[in-house]
Amino acid sequence: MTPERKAKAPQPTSVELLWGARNKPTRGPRPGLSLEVIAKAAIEIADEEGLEGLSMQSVASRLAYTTMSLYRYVSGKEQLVDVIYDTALGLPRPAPESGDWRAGVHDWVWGMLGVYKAHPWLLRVTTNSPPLGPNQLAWFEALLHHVSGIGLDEEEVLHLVIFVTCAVRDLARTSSELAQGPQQSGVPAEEMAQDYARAMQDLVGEAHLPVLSKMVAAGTFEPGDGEYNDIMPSLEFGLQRLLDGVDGYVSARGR
Amino acid sequence: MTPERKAKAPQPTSVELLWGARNKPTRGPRPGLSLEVIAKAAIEIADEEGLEGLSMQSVASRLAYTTMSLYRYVSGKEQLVDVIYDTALGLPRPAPESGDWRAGVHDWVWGMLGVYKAHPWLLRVTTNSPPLGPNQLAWFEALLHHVSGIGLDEEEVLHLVIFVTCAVRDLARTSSELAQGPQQSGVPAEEMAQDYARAMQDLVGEAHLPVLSKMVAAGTFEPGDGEYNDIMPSLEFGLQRLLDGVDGYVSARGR
DNA sequence: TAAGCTCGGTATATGGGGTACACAATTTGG
DNA sequence: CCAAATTGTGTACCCCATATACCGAGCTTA
Repeated sequence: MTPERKAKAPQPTSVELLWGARNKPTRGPRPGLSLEVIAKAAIEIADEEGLEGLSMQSVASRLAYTTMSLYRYVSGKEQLVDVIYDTALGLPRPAPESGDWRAGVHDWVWGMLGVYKAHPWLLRVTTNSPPLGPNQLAWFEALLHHVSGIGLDEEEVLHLVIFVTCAVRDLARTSSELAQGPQQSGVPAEEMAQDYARAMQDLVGEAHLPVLSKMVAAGTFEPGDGEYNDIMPSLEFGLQRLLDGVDGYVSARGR
Repeated sequence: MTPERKAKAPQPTSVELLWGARNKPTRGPRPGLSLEVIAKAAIEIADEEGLEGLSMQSVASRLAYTTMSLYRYVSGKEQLVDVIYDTALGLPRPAPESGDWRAGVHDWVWGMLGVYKAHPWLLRVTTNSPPLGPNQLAWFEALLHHVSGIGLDEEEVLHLVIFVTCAVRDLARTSSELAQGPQQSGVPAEEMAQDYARAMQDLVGEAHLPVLSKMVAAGTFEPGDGEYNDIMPSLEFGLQRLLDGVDGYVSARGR
């Protein structure tokens, strides 16, 4: 009764696309494009101009095709973003297997930061799809690998991995956000940092923010190396304390 | 020489708007709108329909005004988002002052989560402006208050606060993301979680992800309470370990 | 009180983006 | 060789953000 006509092969989901579940037809003209080529172009654009510069049109025109041609490979922009998200992540470099799990985690974190630095737009993507891309899972696996077998039970391992992943991501996001702001307004970064400190000083002075005021007065907010790494020490500190805590937790239990 | 004509009062920045630095003119007709009213309407829309539903037109039409009228109060959509971001944050509820700093931090975190739960779109906003809104600073201050005076020096306090803030934010984001996905496709949440577990199983089986496979097989990814809190235990665990680590750090130094 | 300046709100228009739809062209299975 | 399947194109629609010119209200000041 339901008029399902030809069943028409429902659009593959992002996950299916990423895992290569495309059915290769044999009729019709040879495809001039491919998901890979499209993704590559899209990533280049996002790298160069950020997510705002990424449009179906910009991708198509970089490939010298029509905008609509992309829709033969991707169900829409959202799916394209899903695809380039996982693609740009790439695979983590294989673990050094040092025997020191803390070093392993540290290494993973810096690898992750490297990816985010290479593709800052990753941090601006807000997707609705669960993390099931192959590369996303590979990164997940890599971190799991480092912290499994150190004395946590499986649930705790998972918790730790999720926590670290999230912390790194948002630290990186914040860092890149602070770095992005000045850049696009054409103001030199150094000056911007000074402005920030000054603004903070003004605002804090006039409100009831005692602790903050003291810190501002003490110069804790003075600009650091000017580059965009001002937040990395926070990551370093937080991560070390976290791992300290895990260390203590497992040795207290393992007694 | 520079033709600066009338100087024309350059648009106030988002920060200026938020701190009430509006110059009240005395000429002209009485304003029918205000920043507050506009922000309220915008927040309502974002709460109801998410950020995608938020447009200058939707806000204006909710207020029964023209789209362009909003531009008398706000320089553009970006600034509007800046404003509602800080506004929706609201002020943290005053600290219980229990003397237990860990409890204080815990409290703060749950307060933050409450705000994110009330306005999930906060987690999707990608802004370019530094965190200088009054409410943002108030939350910052509140957390600073809890962890200052526990034996960390000022820089370390700042690092800890930044780290916690970021971790909470991205845990909440991930959680809300996982919750959002199914909701909009009309599929019941329970079923979606099952699908996720199953997809994971399929994908992991066919790849080289040993640790992950073992966890999947062991059922570590079985859906929990079905609601969206499946990630909260990770926050709880990570936060406790982090605070453990800080505890150890300060008592080791304080010797 | 009259002139003039400001400012709130409107109407209109422009450019851009995402995507539905129908068609032209191309290849291959029967 | 024809028919079906499939790629790429052209066109059109709708939504969005925003520039610009305008109208008219209401102070300010002469």
